[in-house]
Amino acid sequence: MSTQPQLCHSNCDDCPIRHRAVCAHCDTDELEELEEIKYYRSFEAGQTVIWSGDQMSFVGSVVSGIASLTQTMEDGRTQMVGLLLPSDFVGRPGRDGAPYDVVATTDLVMCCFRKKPFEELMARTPHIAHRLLEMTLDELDAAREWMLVLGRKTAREKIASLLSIIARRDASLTKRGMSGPMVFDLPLTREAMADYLGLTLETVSRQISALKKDGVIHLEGKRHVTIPDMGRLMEEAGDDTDGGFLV
Amino acid sequence: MSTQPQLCHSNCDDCPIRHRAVCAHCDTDELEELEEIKYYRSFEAGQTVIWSGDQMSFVGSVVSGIASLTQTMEDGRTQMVGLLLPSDFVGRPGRDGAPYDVVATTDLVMCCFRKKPFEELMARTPHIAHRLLEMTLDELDAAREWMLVLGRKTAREKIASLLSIIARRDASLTKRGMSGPMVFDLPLTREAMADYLGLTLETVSRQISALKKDGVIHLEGKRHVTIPDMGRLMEEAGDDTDGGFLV
DNA sequence: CGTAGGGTTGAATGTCATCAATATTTGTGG
DNA sequence: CCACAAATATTGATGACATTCAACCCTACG
Repeated sequence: MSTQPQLCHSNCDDCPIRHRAVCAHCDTDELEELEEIKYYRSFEAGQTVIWSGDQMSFVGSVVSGIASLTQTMEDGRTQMVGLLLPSDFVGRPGRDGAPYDVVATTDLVMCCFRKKPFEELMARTPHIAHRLLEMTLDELDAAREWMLVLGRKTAREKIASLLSIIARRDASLTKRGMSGPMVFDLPLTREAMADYLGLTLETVSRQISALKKDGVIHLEGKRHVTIPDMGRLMEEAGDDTDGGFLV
Repeated sequence: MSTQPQLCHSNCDDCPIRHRAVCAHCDTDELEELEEIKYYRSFEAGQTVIWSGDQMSFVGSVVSGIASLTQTMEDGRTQMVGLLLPSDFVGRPGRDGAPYDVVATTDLVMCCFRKKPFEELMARTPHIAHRLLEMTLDELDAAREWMLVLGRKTAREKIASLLSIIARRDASLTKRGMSGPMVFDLPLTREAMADYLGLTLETVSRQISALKKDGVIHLEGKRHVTIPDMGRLMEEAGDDTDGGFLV
């Protein structure tokens, strides 16, 4: 429960997300300006970063760990509407209130910028504005991909889709390729997966068991996943087996 | 079937979407530059504007009518992932292929800009880049709103949500307020609604009949809708009854 | 050792999809 | 202007798939 803003002063030079985050296109001058308004914050798994409706005093990038955006109806039904992995951006320059809850799904480190100065910096730094547009368009694509998953896929296909996305994003971060078996840890509880996929946690559990029984995935413990054949998984997800690999 | 690019030369000054489209913040100089690379195109209801995967030679704004973005799986399941109303932007500067089918849902007029020159113009015109970011963030919000609808709402709530959105966007265009009964024409077939909501057209039809029987909406013919009590509709949609009106 | 949080599995229920028949509207040519 | 076909919409009967409710398991941890 206690907020532990365990500050750490690391440098942009050896930042693990330097080449993918909002600051990707920045030159050294611009980075220096950013350094002046930036600070790091850490959150423990389960902590809420921002409550829906709150004023936001900062924007920033996920450095490590995973955060999720969720929407909740009055009766408690909740839907995850965004999964923020390292390098993803949090916050919307030019807007005040936060439209969704932002929750640390795992332990989380963020690189935050004070909002006002960041907005001013953005106004005179096309590199940043441009990169942000690029990233927002990517997020929009991802959101639309999920609309297909939510609207038209079966429970089994939904699970396969989620696994395939996590596997791919993990591969692109760790720079392991996508040939041969893929191995990773699920960063989400069954409940979080259910919230992402518009299912109940029981259905998630059943479908994971089914995929395991059918040899599409292997499990060690509850979280450690091996995918022997990525093509097979993508078939199960109902995705085009061709193409896709160029992401 | 025949493409009728019925060209019309209208001026930005009396453009109905002038104040809401990408060009909203442009000054007269910038508008002049835009005029040079712009042209109008018309599409009949049902025509495909762009096929998923095609190269896009233009970007542009919807001037009148409605277009939809759809995704289709190999087995034919389709999901609408965007509903483009007047002033909405089509295309993604900086990207080549179109990621979705763009289809004219009604007769449609678009204000198109040749893509390359538009990108160049954008690079040196912060007003445009800024407005585009703003609009993309709005679209992202809308997409996330729909993820909640698709993932967690019942068939009845889905229909109510769609009606409430159309009613509100219609009100904001025609500048009628939202007090008193709202009247509008459904711009979508039952099938298009089904594709938007992740339902079958039979379910759409049944739920519309049910809402009518329960007095939540009135129908004249199949398309002409009256909503006697907007608050009631929003309750049916599962939305917060407060707030929302400030959109 | 006992509890709590996360996970699995079973049986019953319900919502929505599917298949099918019928109505209504729209457009076309005679 | 009417007749006919095609597209759009409604309604019913049936069944599949996911939810709900419930019991139980596992592992980490005080």
